[in-house]
Amino acid sequence: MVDPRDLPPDVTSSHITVAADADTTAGEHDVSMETIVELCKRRGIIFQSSEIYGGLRGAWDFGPLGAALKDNVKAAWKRAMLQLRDDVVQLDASILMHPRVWEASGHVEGFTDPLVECTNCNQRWRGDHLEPNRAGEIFCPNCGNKEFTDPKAFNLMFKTFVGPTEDTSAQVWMRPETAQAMFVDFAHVQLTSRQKIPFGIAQVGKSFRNEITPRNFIFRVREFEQMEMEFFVRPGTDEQWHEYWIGQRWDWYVEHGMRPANLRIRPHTDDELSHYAKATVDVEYRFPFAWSELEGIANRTDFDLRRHSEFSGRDLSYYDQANDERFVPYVIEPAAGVDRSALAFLIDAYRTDEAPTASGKVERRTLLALHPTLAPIKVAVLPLSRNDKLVPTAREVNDIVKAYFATQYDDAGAIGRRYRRQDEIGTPYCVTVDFETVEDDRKVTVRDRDSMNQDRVAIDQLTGYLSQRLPRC
RNA sequence: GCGGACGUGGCUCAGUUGGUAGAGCACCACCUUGCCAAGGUGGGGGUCGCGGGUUCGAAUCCCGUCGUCCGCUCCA
Repeated sequence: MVDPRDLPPDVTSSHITVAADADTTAGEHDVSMETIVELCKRRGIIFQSSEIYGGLRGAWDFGPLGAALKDNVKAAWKRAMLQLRDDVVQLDASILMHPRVWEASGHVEGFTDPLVECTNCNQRWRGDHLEPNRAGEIFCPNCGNKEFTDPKAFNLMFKTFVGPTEDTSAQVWMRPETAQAMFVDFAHVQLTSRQKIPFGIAQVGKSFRNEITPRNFIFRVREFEQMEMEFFVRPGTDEQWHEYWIGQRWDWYVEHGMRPANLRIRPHTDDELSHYAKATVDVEYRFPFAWSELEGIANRTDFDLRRHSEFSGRDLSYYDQANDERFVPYVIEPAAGVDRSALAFLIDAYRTDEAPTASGKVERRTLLALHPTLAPIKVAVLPLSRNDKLVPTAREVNDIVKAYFATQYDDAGAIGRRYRRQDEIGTPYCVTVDFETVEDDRKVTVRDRDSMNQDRVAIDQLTGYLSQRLPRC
């Protein structure tokens, strides 16, 4: 008999697209990576780290708008994961953890790739992926040569040292995932938050992986931010919860404006499965370069809690008082990348359309149709021209609105140009102050980015008007 | 890390057989009663990724290095 309190609410997942096969070809795309990278650079959204020194591979900086976008992605995730739920609590753990954590997790071993190099063609291969023939000989798949260099261990974890001496006893790792803290702190958090299983612990934070090849702008980088949640469930209910979280996470992306046609989920094949997982599905986005992972939703079983029990000597089982039972919970883990989600939202929002002008001409415009929740700037305040009559009132309007929403005031150049600037960074609303505003009715023009609809709204009612249209977050 | 291509103002690029840097856009100021970029005038900004070498002289040739893109590998 399964206690219904252990099970997820009924959900239908029929709206989810499942990849038919492992093919990752993205096909035709309406925007290229070059265009996105160029836009990000030009607008100071995302650019290379340490640029004046020539840059550093796999490290990127988020400028004013990019930092805001990233904050908004994280805030939207936390709202869905924490604020709107009663069964998930937050954790903000240290990046540096006891080195034994990574032995228990399997990262010291499992994150090490043995690489060998063909002495003839210099191609590098994972030694454990080369298939020996009957005589036990290994051939280079590229040139057929049999000679290889000795395998070199390549650990994906960054190491550093605590304290003044750099000997091995002082060596620690930079965490390659945030998840382990949720397992290590499981008992403490469960007890003090008075949560009962099923419940989750969520964390947003930086992780570090010494990737062999950082690639595709901010898609694969060496320092990145994760949004992870470990949901602890009774063994035997794990598969239902796995299904449930797949649906929840799919819906989150769609609710924040991602087009379902550019999303799919793809179950991992057996040989792809991580050392800790019983089953994993990826939520993939159709990036211009390929279908690639935004988020992995894994059934980690009781692997982590058991291992940490073993290595630490602490009992990490859970006592279910209602049934007078003790068990080690299973874990369902949705683990999303902040940076690559932000990138996917940017790509998905990028479009050009044709906007009619007053003169009847049709002009192309570039816009980011970002969901308002994610837009770095919610409202732009624009006097029709830089003018002693208009500027004071426009400043006044900006002061009123900025108490509620992120605004940007701009009075430089032609009004049309300023509209285009805001379109390009995804600002959903532009508020324009004109001569009628100051001389006549104290009403401003509010222009909607997507519909190009314009409303005249009294300054007194402006924040109310905007509040109805901009979602809470 | 290995192989290939590439690296010029904020962005996109041009720079002929080596003679000491240009354009468009962007940006800033002023003008414009002006509502959806590419009006007017003026202006700031590059020792041509970085270091070294060859040369009377290099953005242009050579070496190294850093970075970007593609492949191997990896995954949030």
